[in-house]
Amino acid sequence: MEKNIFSEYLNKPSLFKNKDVLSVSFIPEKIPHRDNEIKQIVNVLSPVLKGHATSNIFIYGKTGTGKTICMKFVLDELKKIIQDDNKIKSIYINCKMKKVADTEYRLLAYLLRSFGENVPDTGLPTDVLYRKFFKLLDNEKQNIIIVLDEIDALVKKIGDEFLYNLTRVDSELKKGKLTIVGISNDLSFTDNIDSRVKSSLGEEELIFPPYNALELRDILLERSKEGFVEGCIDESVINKCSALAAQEHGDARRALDLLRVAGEIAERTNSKKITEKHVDLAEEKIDLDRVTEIVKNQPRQSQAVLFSIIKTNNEKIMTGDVFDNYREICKNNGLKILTQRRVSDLIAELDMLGIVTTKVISKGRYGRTREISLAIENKVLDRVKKILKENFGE
DNA sequence: AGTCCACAGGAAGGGCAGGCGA
DNA sequence: TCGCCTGCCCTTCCTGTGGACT
Repeated sequence: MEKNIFSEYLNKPSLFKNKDVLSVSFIPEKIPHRDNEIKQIVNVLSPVLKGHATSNIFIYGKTGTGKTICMKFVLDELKKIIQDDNKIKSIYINCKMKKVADTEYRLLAYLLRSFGENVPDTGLPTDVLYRKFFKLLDNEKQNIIIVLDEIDALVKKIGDEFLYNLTRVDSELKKGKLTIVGISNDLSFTDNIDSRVKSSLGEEELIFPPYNALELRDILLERSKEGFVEGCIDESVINKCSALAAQEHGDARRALDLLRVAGEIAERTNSKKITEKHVDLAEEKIDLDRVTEIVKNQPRQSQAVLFSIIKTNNEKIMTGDVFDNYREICKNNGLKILTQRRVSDLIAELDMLGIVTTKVISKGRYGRTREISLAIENKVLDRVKKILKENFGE
């Protein structure tokens, strides 16, 4: 056989049987430890099969508790059983997806597009979109199920008015019927929304508890059976992934990521087996990738602020110090100097991204300010520093 | 008891890009 | 072409505030 630079890869035995199974977006045939939750969703949604109206549902639970996967699973099953698929339509939207559904306009545009309607990215008044949408819904006798994932993020950003509009529509429709399923990571989410919305959206409430280490273990065992080649993974590795993820509020997503990345690392280092050490490396790598990805994708102004925070290099950094350093950085790089108000917002954004942690403190006579500290590990920090130094020529 | 620092963070709105329909 | 609409980034102006200092 002719030598090709890729032949080494092709000839190397892989540890993975089917890597997709180990990704978070994969929907398995059965979902361990969520039978009850699925049954409840099914009970609420079943009436659509006979063309009846259903209650709206609200699902709570932290990340990686299986909310999304259960919902998608149910929708898939529903699709399988529908005979005349024109009468029931389900739309799944992740509200956190940037540039897709993170504003009222975009959300509506997305909904309209999923009906095959052509909508411009911007330009039309929002009420025109609403009207178009209502008309589409009432076009024929049909049941529409809209799943709004991470709805708390959207409401935090644009308020709850759109929810009010959507829920109110349902009562005005003559032919179509609308069911809204809201999925939220934030358990206290409904505290700050309109009570009218609360009562109509929360007709049925469902709470997904976090998985414990044993349940995570079952999930991982199930997936690794399909995902990995037999015998290349010990139970101790799976136990370790479950234990680590259980510490992090029982996040199955985290557990799967750890397992998959550990496998990738093992494979790359030509190891025949995945060991606990690979899990440690995976934990490190996931963190590194996440942070560097965020930093690289930040706009330049935001990077300058972060660079300023890193350069200030104190245990406890104050907004004022950051701003002073930031001005220097801007001057040296020909960057426009933004106002302190804006920089303050940029710092708050970095906090939200988990790159820094901030706390508002009062120093009495010496004012009130944010106390800022970096929230990244040393190893990752070095990498971030390198990126920023390259960007700002130092 | 009152002052006053050094900001936080809300509200309003300016200006621009992208895009509509007429 | 114009007038209008939205999103985004940003500025201006503003009110609020915990607690060390006087």
